[in-house]
Amino acid sequence: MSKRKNPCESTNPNAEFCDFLMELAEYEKNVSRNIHKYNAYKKAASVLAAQPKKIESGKEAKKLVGIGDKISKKIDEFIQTGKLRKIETIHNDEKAQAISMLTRVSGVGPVKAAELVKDGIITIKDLKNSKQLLNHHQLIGLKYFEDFEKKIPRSEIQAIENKLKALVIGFDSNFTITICGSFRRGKAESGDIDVLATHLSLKPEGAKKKHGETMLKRLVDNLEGLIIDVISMGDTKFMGVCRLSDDLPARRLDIRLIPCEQYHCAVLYFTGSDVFNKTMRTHALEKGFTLNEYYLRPMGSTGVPGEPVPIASEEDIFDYIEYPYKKPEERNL
DNA sequence: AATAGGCCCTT
DNA sequence: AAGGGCC
Repeated sequence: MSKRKNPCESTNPNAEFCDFLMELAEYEKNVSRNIHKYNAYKKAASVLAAQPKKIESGKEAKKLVGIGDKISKKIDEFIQTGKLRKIETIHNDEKAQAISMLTRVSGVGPVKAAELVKDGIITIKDLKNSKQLLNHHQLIGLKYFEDFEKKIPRSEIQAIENKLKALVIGFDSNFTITICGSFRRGKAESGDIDVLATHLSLKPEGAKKKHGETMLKRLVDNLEGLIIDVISMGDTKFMGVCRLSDDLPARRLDIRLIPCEQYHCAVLYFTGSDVFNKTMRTHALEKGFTLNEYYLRPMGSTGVPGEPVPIASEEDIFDYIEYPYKKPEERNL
């Protein structure tokens, strides 16, 4: 998922409300550093986005879960005046604008952005003249600032997948890779590329030891030509940058190395969507199972999870918990 | 009171 | 070890 996001389709009748709520959400997260207000605004935006009809008053909005006094008053103000004083104030606050801008750099969060602004850095151009203040991740984020905000067309990810598979299978046919995330759910475009990889010989204990460590490095080393920068490289997770060809933007690409026996649960988990995962986990609990990123386990009567159920395919997971199989394209909840 | 939790990096 | 940032 990319750093900038907008859960509200522009087609929805309450898009104007969602827009200002999302802007307030970003402000609370990046500038005020109030994560709870951020969550509250996001929740309000998403509940409005789910309404089939345009909300006509704050009073009407207030009936919805997640919209209380404050937000309903803002909706009234927006309906009556066509704007929000609070938003105007934020727009006129240069410091707030600078922090918002700087947090768009990958690796720069609210804390780092505030530091930079305190040092007098308010634009991306300023930042380019102060590279000594940035760590490796942030330098990469700055280098590809424009590219990383561009969506990736499905066709391009498809081509990257083909190339990835060819490269990987070419040097070790015991590797399997799957691109998950919104791409796997069939979306026309994605924010980044989320690759899961496993190797026939990879056991759970091995993943974080030398075995996995060398294995992920070996995998990445063999992707030469595709990978153009490394953000971070751990035992189980690689974060980096790839470019399919010179005429295309650089893209964010992550690779996670998963032990064989956890692969299907991981693919399910990283395919999402978030809401779908939550629904599925809740259903699993009702059927007496606990499902996470790694395993499906039966819940004992004592509330202690039992031994992981052996899983041979994604469908197996659905079968065990008696949940009708949903193709990835049907998981866009 | 408020959706997780883990991985990786830096200090 | 703790904090920041990301997914």
